Order: sequence, then structure tokens, then C-alpha cells
Amino acid sequence: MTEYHPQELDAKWQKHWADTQAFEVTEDPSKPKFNFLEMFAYPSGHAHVGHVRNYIIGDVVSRLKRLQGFNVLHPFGWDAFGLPAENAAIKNGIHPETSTLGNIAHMKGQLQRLGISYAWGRELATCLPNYYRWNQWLFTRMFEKGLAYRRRSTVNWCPVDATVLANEQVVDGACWRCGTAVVQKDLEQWFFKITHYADDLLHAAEGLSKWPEKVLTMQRNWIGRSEGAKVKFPIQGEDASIEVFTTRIDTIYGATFVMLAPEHGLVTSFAKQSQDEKAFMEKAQRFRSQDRAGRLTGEVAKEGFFTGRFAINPFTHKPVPIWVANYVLGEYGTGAVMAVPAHDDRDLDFATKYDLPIVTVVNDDGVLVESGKYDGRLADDARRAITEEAEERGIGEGTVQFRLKDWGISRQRYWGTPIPMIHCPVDGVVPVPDDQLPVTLPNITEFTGRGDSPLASVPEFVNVACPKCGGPARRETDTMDTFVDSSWYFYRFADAHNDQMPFDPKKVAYWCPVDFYSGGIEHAILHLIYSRFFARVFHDLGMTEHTEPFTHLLTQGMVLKDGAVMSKSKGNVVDPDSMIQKYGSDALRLYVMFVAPPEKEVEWSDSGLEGSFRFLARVWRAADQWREQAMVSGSGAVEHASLTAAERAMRRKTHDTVRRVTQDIDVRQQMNTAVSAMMELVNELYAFTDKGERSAQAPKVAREAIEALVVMLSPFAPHTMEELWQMFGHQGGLAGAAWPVCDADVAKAEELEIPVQVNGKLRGRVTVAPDITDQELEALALADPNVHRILRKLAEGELDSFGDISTLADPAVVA
RNA sequence: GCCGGGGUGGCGAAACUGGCAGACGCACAGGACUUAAAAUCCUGAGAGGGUAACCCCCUCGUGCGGGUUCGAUUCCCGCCCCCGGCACCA
Repeated sequence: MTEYHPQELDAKWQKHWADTQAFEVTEDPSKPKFNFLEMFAYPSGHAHVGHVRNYIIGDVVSRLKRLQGFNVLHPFGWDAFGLPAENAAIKNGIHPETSTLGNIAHMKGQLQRLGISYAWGRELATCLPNYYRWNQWLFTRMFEKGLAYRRRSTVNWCPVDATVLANEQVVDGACWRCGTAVVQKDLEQWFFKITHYADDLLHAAEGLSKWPEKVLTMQRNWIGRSEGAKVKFPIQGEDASIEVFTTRIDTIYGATFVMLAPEHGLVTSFAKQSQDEKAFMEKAQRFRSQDRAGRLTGEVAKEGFFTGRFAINPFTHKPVPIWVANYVLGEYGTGAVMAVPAHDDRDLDFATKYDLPIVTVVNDDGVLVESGKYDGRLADDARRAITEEAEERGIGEGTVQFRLKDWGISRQRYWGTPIPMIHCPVDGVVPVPDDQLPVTLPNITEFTGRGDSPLASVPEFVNVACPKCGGPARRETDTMDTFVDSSWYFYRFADAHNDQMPFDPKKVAYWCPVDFYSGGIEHAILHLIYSRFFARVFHDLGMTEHTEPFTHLLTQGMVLKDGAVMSKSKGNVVDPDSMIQKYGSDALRLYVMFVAPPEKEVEWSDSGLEGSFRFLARVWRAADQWREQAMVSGSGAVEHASLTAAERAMRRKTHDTVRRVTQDIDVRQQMNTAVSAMMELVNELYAFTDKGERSAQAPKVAREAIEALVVMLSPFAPHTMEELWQMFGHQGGLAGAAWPVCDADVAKAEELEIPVQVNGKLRGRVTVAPDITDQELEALALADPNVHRILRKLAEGELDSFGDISTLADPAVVA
């Protein structure tokens, strides 16, 4: 009897995998490739079981694919730049590099103790110059193509993190990281022109058939395409006009006033012409400050004030008052809106409050009224016709608006990629030449968190010669948003050590797109839309052949403890290492997969983990019990026909389990039911061992079951299964094993128990051969005493409906 | 408000194409082994009822109310609740 000591097996096999470099791969055109990627990790210090769940999902599929003969790339890396490390440095004086590299070392150890099958030879960390130099290289390419540009704009500013945030990073008016209410600020900023791809990002999403509908919907909403028209309303008494955007140009005859966003450029000039400029601007200013942060608290009442000026409705030719309204957004459309109170609830609210005219121009049947020559036309039709007229008259045009805005990537912080640009008083903005990359982060010893960009305080960094004229110039001191780092790292894994290019296009052509990507739903918009954007940029640079980086996406659910998301601050973190110490890593891996389907949230349970440990010990004992006999009898072919009924049933279960497990992992990614199926197989094996009628071939039958089980369980519990595989006499480890194949003939049932329903209710069961004819089956069903009794009752009218008998395999009806 | 996903035993869940609801596991109970306990192995269990009793049989049961169907956790209509996302986007 060999005892099950999982912790010893963990150590033994982890060493074996490291020594044999078991998971390192190279391009091999003769093999089908499979690229499985889990979202890389922010090195926060410690991984808890919630983080780890995702890595286990990835490992199960990766190990399955290897056993199926795929050339599997399964890499890992670190999203290592970012604010927490810098904020920690301000607090405790430890340099971000020191803390980050320390955290990476610790977390890497945690993942290795779990036995995740990563190709560690390709490990990357975004905070290292050999990675971020390619951010800079790409930035320069984007600058050349006009996809990176600089402009002054109103930005979201987090006062606590002391930096700009992208719109995507503002959640409910607050900073996505620290939760502080975001304020608006005017700054000169670098932007990536993601809007260039807005339409393509939207349309191509339709083709992402293996992405969750939820994520696609979120992306669609985020891009927010709407078709409409821009129309100019001349300003009375001036040779100027206000351009509005509307999706309902068919209601333009009902536009009884015009509204400007408080940020609109005309607000300042109207203020100057007003009687009290100061009061005017104060009101506008108040609306602006309400804009984002104010909405966090919920309802901000609609408010506005009359500018004192009028515009001319270009269709009714009547003067309409111009108002400033707090619910008109400066950054959407043209920042000005025509108000049609009769056909827009918001405008109606506003018009009612300020007693502005309401004119109905579309009746209940969708037909235009009070609309001049368009009276009697259907709204849809009128929309086209009025747009055409506006175009002919040169006062408007049909257009498409997106909610998506360009991505502001400048950050006034230290711990990020330096933007590789130089400001020259003579030549303007000049990129750092490629042969001078990387622009490395200077070492800073004191982190204060005050003032401008920390890099601005390092004179030897800031003061440089202009690459063009050689004159004195000033280096850009902002760093890049860390989402730049994560928008293309999946390509770097295909060629992680290239020092000439971000990657060799040939290697990416082999490994990419990523076949299977898994990670948290919280990245549904930010990271996934930016990555899709970068994939298009690389494509347009001629470096890749595809535009969609991730073929299959799985968003895994979180692990809760006591009903809440695990977090250090809540103190409900479950540490994988303590679980491994108690039960071994395999039990932890198995439990996390068994408890629920991957995309579902789960509640952590210590006793559930213990159950998984018990199961592994049970598998171990079964294998141990049969080992000697199995070794003696060898693994040669079994003569199926000469087996006892119990042996045939055992084989049937084995092959049927192979079918189910393969389907569950490979096709459905329902790891929990795959584990259930294997538990059933083990239960069957115990029953067979205990009391099944056995022939001389029994050890072969048991061996077949056990070896299939060992291979199928190995993605979940690799250490234990490697050991059992070796115990059954196999050399070279599971790397040499093949995924079992279901023999359909063996898996087929010899007899079927068929439930018999009468009027949809179960009334009996008959046991039959699988090749029975319908007539025979019906006769047998009718012969069942209970079925017979019920049918007689029906015939006697005791029950009020007609008899309808059906067998589940083969529904049949009798009167 | 809009969009997406859910609601099934004491608990986590399963049911893949409209066909035996609750597989598998946790917790629980009983038995075997043991001086005893732990571990292990075996057995039981949706709720209610019928039968002296066993085999068994009946009724109800997948958030609520309707519908389609021989038959609905599954499809259709209406509603309630929970989770996630978006939210003055003109």
C-alpha cells in the first residue's frame, strides 16, 4: 500500500517539469498550434484563490490541448507598471521597481506551487526596458501615421492619484482605481485616435461568435454609434450659426428652442455680449462642475438659462431662443442641440419647467403635421427627405456620431513608459529616433506625490538636444497609461526576446490570434477594446495578417468569501498557499473547477475543498489496489465479447466517460460536469472492484478505466496523476501520454431502460435491447402492468383525456 | 429607464435537441470496521400521501400567473425578485 502524500508529489513533479522544460515550445508548422492566454497579472503582492481560478481554467484547457497533440503556447507575464506601486513608494519610500520585482517573484512562486503549466521562458514584465521600448517604438509609428496626436483638452483629473484618466477609467464619476470624485481640468495631452477604427470595431464585433454576448453588448454600447444629421441654425443678428446634431431631423419643425452645452464655445462670446458677463459665466461654470462628478449622486435636475439671443429655425424660419442647459454634453455631437419638447421627454421636462413652446409635428400614426411641405409623410421617409433638403441648401448633412472618444494616454506619473517625444523650440514636437530607444526611466529616489510629472524634476532627463537641429530641447515628461502596455503583450509572447522588433511577424503569424483568452469581466471594455484597437494598428503597419486578436473569450466569475469579493481590506482573502499546505495543490485545483462552471461566481467553501481532496485520495486507493494485478496482466487488448456483463458495463462506463469529459472540457468548458463524470466513473470502479463478477481479464478492464481516468484527470490534478501514471509503468511522464479516445461500440449500452409515459406522465419502465423495433417496444410498454392499468382507466373514462403512450427513445401514440 | 445574465432540495449545482427533475459533491442520518475516535467502505434522503409490509403506487414540486404541446426547468405572453453593465448620447 502506497500512501497518498500530495505535498511530496507537488515538489517532485514541479521539479520534473522545470528540469525538462516541459512547457517550453517553438514554432512547429507540422503541428496544429493552440495559443491559450490568461490575462496577465498586476503584481499586487499576493495572489488569492480568486485570481488563481483563472489560471487553473487556463491550465486545464492547455494541458488537455497538449494531450490532444496540439503545439500549445501557454505564457504568462506581469502588467507591472501602475499607480499602486508608486503610491506605495510615496508612503513607505520603497522604490516602485524594488517592490514590483519583489511582488513578481513572490507571485511567480505561488503560480509555480500550483503547477500551472506556463512557458516561463517567455515571461515578460512591462516595467522592464526590453518591453516598454516597444511601447515607445509603437508610439512613434502611431505618431507618424497621425494615430497619436497632441491637443489641449478638458480632461478627467483624479486629485488623489494626481493624474489624468481616460473616459474609460472614470466609473460613476469617480476614479476607477481609488474611487475619488473626478474633476475637469484643461491640459495639453497625448491621444490615440481610436475613433479612426470606431466603425470597424463595431462591425467586426458581429463576427466574434465565440465571445460572450454580454461583452459584445458592452462594447457596442461603449462605441455608441448613432446615425443622424448636423444642421446649422443661423444666429439672429450675426453672420454665424449654431450647428446641432440630431437623430430626429424629421421633427425639426417642432424645434422651438436651441440649447448649448455649458462648455460650448459660443457661451463665452454670448456672455461678453450680455449685460452681466460675470453672472452669466458663473452660471455656466456651475453647470460644468455638475457635469461628471455631480451625476455620481444620482439625479441632477435639468436646469438652464436664456442667453438673450435667438437663432432661426432653418425650416420654419421662425426665431427660436438660445438657452444654455446643464444636460447638454459638450463632448458629444456638436455640443449643441435643437430642442423638440413634443417628441423628447428631456426637452419636454425642460420646456415645461421654463414655459417654452411645445409644438407637435408627428401624430400618433407616425405621420408629419405642421411641417410645411412634409405634412402627411411618414417620419422615416421624412428623415431622409429633410436631410437631403438640408444638404442641397448647404445648411446640414447626414452624419454618424460615436460615443467613443479618442483615448487620452498621458499620465503625470512616474511608474510608466516615458513618452518618447522631445519638444524643441525650433522644430516643435520631434520623436526620439528609433536607435535612441528605449528612453529609460531615470532613477528617482524621492517620491512626494506633489507637483507635476515626477520626471520633470530630473534635469538630466528633461534637458536634451533636439534630434533634428541639435539645439537645446525639452523631453516630454508624461508617461503612458498602463493600458498601453496591456494592449499588445499577447503578441510579444510569440517572440518574447526579440531585440530588433516588437515581434517577428512570422512568429506572430504562427501563434496568433490567441485561440482562447480568459480573464475577468471587468476588462470587457477597457482592455479588450484597446487590444482590438492595437491589433488593427499592427495590421495597418503590415505586421500582422489578422485584425481580431482573440478568437474565443471566456470571462470567468469571481470567487466570493462570505458573500463578498475577496480583498485585503475586507480581510476575507483565501490564500492558496495555506490550502496547498493542507491538501496539496491538486485538491485546490480540482475543487475550484468542480464547484461551478467557470463563468459563474462562486462562494468559497473549505469543506468543498476537503471533498475534492477525498476524491483524489479515493482515486489513489483504487489505482493502488489494482496496480499489481494490472502490471502482471499487461495492457494488451481486451476481448470485449468474452468479458462478464459486469466487465462490459465497466468498459462501457469508461468509454462513455471519455466522451463526456472530452465534450465538457473541450467544447463546452463546463469543467464542473467533467469532474462529476469522472467521479461517477470512480464510483463505478469501486462497485466493480467490490462485487462485480470478474474474469481473468478483469485487471485489464480496471487498468483501462484507471489509465483513462489518470489522463483525463491530469489537467485538473497533474501532480497526482503524473505519479499514478508512473506507478502504472509509464516512462517519460504524461508528456508522452495521449488523450483517451471513446470507442463508440464499447460505449454503447447493451440494454436500455426506457421510461414509458402516458399523457406525459411516467407510468413505467421497460428494459430492452438497443436495436428493438418500434412495434416490439410498444407491445412491451403496453404489457407493463401499471401502464396497462392506467390505459384501462382512461378507456373506462375515469380519466378525462385520451391515452397517449410514448416511450422516451421513440415516442409512439396509441388511441 | 435601457441592455445582458439569473431564480431548481438544507447548500454548491446537473438536466447538452421539448422527453425519467435534482446527476455529482457538501452538510446530514444509519450501518460495517475499531476498545474508542478519526480515516475508510456501504446505505439512505425533494415534499406529502397510500399499502400490514416489501416490491410498489398516487399527488404535488424548477420565482408567480397564463398559454402552446401527449409531454415544459427548457418554447410563447404577462408579472415579481436578484446580480452585472450602461445611463440626460440629442
